[in-house]
Amino acid sequence: MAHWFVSHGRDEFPRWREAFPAARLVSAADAKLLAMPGDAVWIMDDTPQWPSLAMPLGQRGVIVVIMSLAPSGHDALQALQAGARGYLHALAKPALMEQAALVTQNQGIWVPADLMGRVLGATYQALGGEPRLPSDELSALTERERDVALAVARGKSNKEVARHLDITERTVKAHLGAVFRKLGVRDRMQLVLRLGQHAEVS
Amino acid sequence: MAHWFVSHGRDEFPRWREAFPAARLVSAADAKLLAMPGDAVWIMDDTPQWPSLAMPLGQRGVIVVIMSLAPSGHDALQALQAGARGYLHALAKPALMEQAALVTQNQGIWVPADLMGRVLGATYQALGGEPRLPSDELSALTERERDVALAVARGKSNKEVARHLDITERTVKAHLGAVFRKLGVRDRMQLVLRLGQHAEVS
DNA sequence: TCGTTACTTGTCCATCGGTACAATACCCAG
DNA sequence: CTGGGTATTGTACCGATGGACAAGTAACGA
Repeated sequence: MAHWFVSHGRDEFPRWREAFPAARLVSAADAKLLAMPGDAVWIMDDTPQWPSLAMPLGQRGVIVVIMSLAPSGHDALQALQAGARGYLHALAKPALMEQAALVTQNQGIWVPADLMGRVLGATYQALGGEPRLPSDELSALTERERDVALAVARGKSNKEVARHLDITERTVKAHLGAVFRKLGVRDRMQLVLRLGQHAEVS
Repeated sequence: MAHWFVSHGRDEFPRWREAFPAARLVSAADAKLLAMPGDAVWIMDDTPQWPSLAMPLGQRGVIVVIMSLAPSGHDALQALQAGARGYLHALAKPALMEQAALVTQNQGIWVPADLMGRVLGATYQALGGEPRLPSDELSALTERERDVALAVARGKSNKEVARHLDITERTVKAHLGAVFRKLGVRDRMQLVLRLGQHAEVS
């Protein structure tokens, strides 16, 4: 199985060579001619009309991976839609690139974990899935935990919440810890992002 | 790495045993207790509230794969959105299940190729490709400060932002301090409350 | 009565987050 | 050339945060 790299710029990407010493850097036109089914073609997203290059390759059974210096959820979705099986940062560690190669060669899809959530969330909701109602989230909490969660979601510090609810800061932490556990978030930032639009209550 | 199977029905799934002889069939409750990060939990979609089971497991680093006797694009998206890393037919060939295991263990996503194409094709159009312009708030920031601000607004920690932008945590703090000063906010909580809706950009 | 749940508070500690004191380097306009 | 803006990194300090480990009270149902 051969590896081909397509990049518009003249930039050198030593990580590519490190991960795949036998790979060749080719033009977009050459990639179309040279890549055989089962081969892997790594395309930098600075390549003009890269979706138009990825699509026919993907349909021919070529494994296409799009690489970007500035990955975004939108581009990841576009890449997958264009037939790419992977999307990752152009400066990813060689070990990560090899992992992506392994995954894509086995019919898997490789997308950075942080992009996954947003891509899928947007996709799922676009298809009419439940937008994950905050009220559902909150129903799992006790009344006191809900008070604390909503206050924190409005940007209050533990100390401020404690004053507002007339309890000690330690108790706020206790409730907050329960909230984190029940909602499966790791800190108050994640909580704000999940309950963000629900921050209108006093 | 251990394999766990969760199924509501009493059905036997000989393919499971064939692909993973050392695997154990457990209840949903036991799966929560027994599965460790790195383990794989295979959940039949006849399990009541399987998304609620998949979500905490996935967040704990457990590899979750949803299996169905009647796969659909909608369910596949719901599975992935719930934190599952794979979705496949319950009667898939053992070789295919092993392939799915390999892919998911390497941070990949495994979804039947035909489902992926249909689902993504439909959604990309529904989402429409809008590049999302920089807002008024962000126009006062330098490019680097914007990168940091948007990453933080997505809930990233300073350490994560540093890794993402390939700079030290100290530099992240420097940029973030400038962001706070320019936008007139006190901390990252206020920042996420102000930029919350712009958390889509990379 | 006993077990469970919710609510409350305590101490200790590791880590994170934000700031104040810097410094070095690059680029660009004047 | 020189100053200003940007990007980068360093050390040090300290408050904020979150978890570990406990424990007390009150209410409610079996």
